[in-house]
Order: sequence, then C-alpha cells, then structure tokens
Amino acid sequence: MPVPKGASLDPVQTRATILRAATGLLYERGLDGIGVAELCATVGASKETLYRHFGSKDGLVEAVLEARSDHVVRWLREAAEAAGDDPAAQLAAVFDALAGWYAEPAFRGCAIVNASAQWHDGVPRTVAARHLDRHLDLLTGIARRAGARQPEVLGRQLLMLVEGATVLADHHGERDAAATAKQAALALLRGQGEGAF
Amino acid sequence: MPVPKGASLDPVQTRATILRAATGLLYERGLDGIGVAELCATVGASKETLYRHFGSKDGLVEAVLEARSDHVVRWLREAAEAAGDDPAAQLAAVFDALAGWYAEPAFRGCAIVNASAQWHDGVPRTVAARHLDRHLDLLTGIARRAGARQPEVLGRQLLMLVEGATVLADHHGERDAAATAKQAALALLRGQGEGAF
DNA sequence: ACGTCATCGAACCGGTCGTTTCGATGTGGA
DNA sequence: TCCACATCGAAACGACCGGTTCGATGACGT
Repeated sequence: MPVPKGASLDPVQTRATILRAATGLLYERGLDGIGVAELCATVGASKETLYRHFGSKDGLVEAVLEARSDHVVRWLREAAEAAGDDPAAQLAAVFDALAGWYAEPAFRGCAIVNASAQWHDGVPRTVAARHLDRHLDLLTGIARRAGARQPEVLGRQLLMLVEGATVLADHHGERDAAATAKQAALALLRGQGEGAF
Repeated sequence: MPVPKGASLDPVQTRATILRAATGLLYERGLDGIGVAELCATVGASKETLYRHFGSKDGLVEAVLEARSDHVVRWLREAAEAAGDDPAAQLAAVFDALAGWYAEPAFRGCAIVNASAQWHDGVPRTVAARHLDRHLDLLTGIARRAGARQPEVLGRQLLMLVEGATVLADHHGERDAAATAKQAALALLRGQGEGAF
C-alpha cells in the first residue's frame, strides 16, 4: 500500500487507502490535531496525490465523515437486526453494541458530532444532521414496532439516551454508560409500549 | 467600558469586562473561530492587557470555561430550587430552563462540552469532567429525594437525557428537545420513585 | 506635582498550516 | 516504442496566528 514510486496501480484503491488511514488518524488526533504534511507522511501518500483525490483538507474531512456515518449507521442497524424480531431485544442490542464501542481504548466520542461541534457552520454540521436523521430512523422504527403510542417522540428520547451516553462515556469517563442508558431505554420502551402514561 | 486611553480605573474590572465579552465571542464564533487580534479589537482591549490578565489564549479560554461552568450550574440549581420541594417539579423545572436556553437564537450547544470535544487532552477536558460532575450532583440529589432505588444510576440517566437533548437541539435543530427530554425524565423518575422495575 | 501603573496602538517575530508547483520516476495501454 | 498517467519528494508560497515588545498617554495615590 505504500506505492513505492511511479504507480498507477489503481487510483481508486489509492483513494480508498488514504481515506481509511486518514479516518483513523483524524479520529485519534482530532481534525485540527494533525496537519496535511504529517497526515500524508503517515498515510504514505504525497501531498499532490491527496489533493488530486480530495481537493482540500476540508474535502478529505468531508469524505471521512460521510464514510464514518455510513459505517456507524450500518453497524448499529446490523446489530439490531441480528437480535431477532423483538423490538426490546433489538434496542438492547444497540446499546450492547455501543458498550463495545465505548470500551475501545481509542474511543473518543462520536467523530461526526465532535466535528459538528467544532465549527458552527460548514459541511460537518450538514453531515451530522443527516447522521442523526438516520440514527433516529433506526430508533423510531424500533419504537414503532414496539407499539409505542408516539414512536417519533420515543425515538427521539432513545436517541437522546444514545447521544447522552456517548457524551458521558467520552467526557466523563463513564465506561458503563451504555449499560446505564440501556436500562433507561428499556424502561421507556416498556412504559410507552404498554400504553402507560 | 472601552477605556479610552490611559486607564487604571480598576484592573479587576478590566479583567471582568474582557472575560464577559470574550465569553460571548468565543461561544458565538468557536474557540478557534476568532483570533487574539480580532478578539482584542472587539473586546476593546489591547493585546498587552489581555496577556497580562490571562497569560495566554489558553488561559483566557480556561477562565471563560470555568466561569461558564459556574454560571450554568448555578443557573440550573436555582431553577430547581425555585420550583419548590417536590423532586418531580424540580426536575421539570430543570428541563424547562433548558428549553429556554435552546430557544435562544445564539444557542450553540454546551460551550464546555464542545471545547472538550475539540481537543483530546488539555484543560478543557478537565473542566468538562468537573462540569459534568456538578451537573450530576444536582440530578442525583433530585433522584435521591424522589426516593429512587438507585439514585446514582437514575442521576446518570437523567444527565444523559440533558446532554442528549443538548446535542439534538444543537446538531439536529430540535427546538422542542427539552420538552421531549422532560417527558422521558419524568417517566424515569416515576418508574424508579414508585419502586417499579 | 510627581511617579507609578494600567492601558493603548502598532509593529514585529517565529512558527505553522494549507496549498501549489516542479522535476523525476515508474506503470500500463496503444 | 511511446505516451498518458499516477505518484513521489521536496521546495516554495502566502496567509494567518499566538505571543512579545515599545513608546506614548493618561489616571490615581502620595
């Protein structure tokens, strides 16, 4: 993957390699924590190559965040689907998946939300809004299948627990945030599912 | 407050003025969104004055975040106390206060958490951890007075709702996030308070 | 009245960062 | 064989930013 010298091995593959390596680096160090020079050096690509593929650092960041959003959403959706048909089990599976994420030593919060928080406008905020949209779809679907009276409301409440748990896991060092949130999420699901309230 | 020329009106007041103006500017524009030069120009102070009072931009940011944490915590605590003795009413009052905050046009999320998310180490993360600590104290206290079986757990769940609501209000444009979160918070409080679960 | 002190405004410095460009090198297809 | 293309490595760039310094200005306490 370093592509020794002259190489037209495959521009597509080169782009994918840069994207993959940059995703990890930007997440570990922060979007402003690593410059283009060091990024290129670590990735193993020249500046010219990076700029031809992504146009600018912002372009690279955008590509990274989009890919990250796709990955996270698919990951949680598959975790839910793997849990079977029971909505409560699906919801539990989502938080169990989050627990595994929070436990990773490299966990540093949600890259997308963090990026969106850093700048008050620009592409990252758009990406974050769409990311939360898709996130909300998953949870609202679970709420609806559970027979919630207000699935849109319950879905948002569940999303708040997910995002809140991520914040506490990151900024408050709460390793068991996912388990705590899961308990609350199931309680809310049970409450609305049984027509209580 | 611009202090026309030579002024020893009161160094303490000068510092307070800078701090107050900088708090607003750094919140609106983001910590990296405004440089020291423009900050000084807008505040109405010279660089020398700023550096004598705060030592560095990081020093100023630290002072701003600390002051902000004090202000927010006191604000929520007073909102809760003003609601009387009923824990449920206090909890509702906290989310009602948040609703007012989210509705402000200048609302841009929690400055402290945003700052902490931007850098993976350094002072802001420490400030954020302490900020969440104090936040947690307030909510755990309400949970305890409500007779929750596990006040520490419920407190953290409530804090997740607060932080999650802030994230959704900011990054997802949900103006009614506080009301949605309040409903969930009261449901959780009722669930644990009545010994259910 | 005088000296200390806080402040201003402006210039300056060193470093870093994103971005561009260029010559050289090697691969693959016509 | 030859040309188009992707890549590298390195240099250079212009801009900006955090921080320092300096002379001038004026207020306050003694």
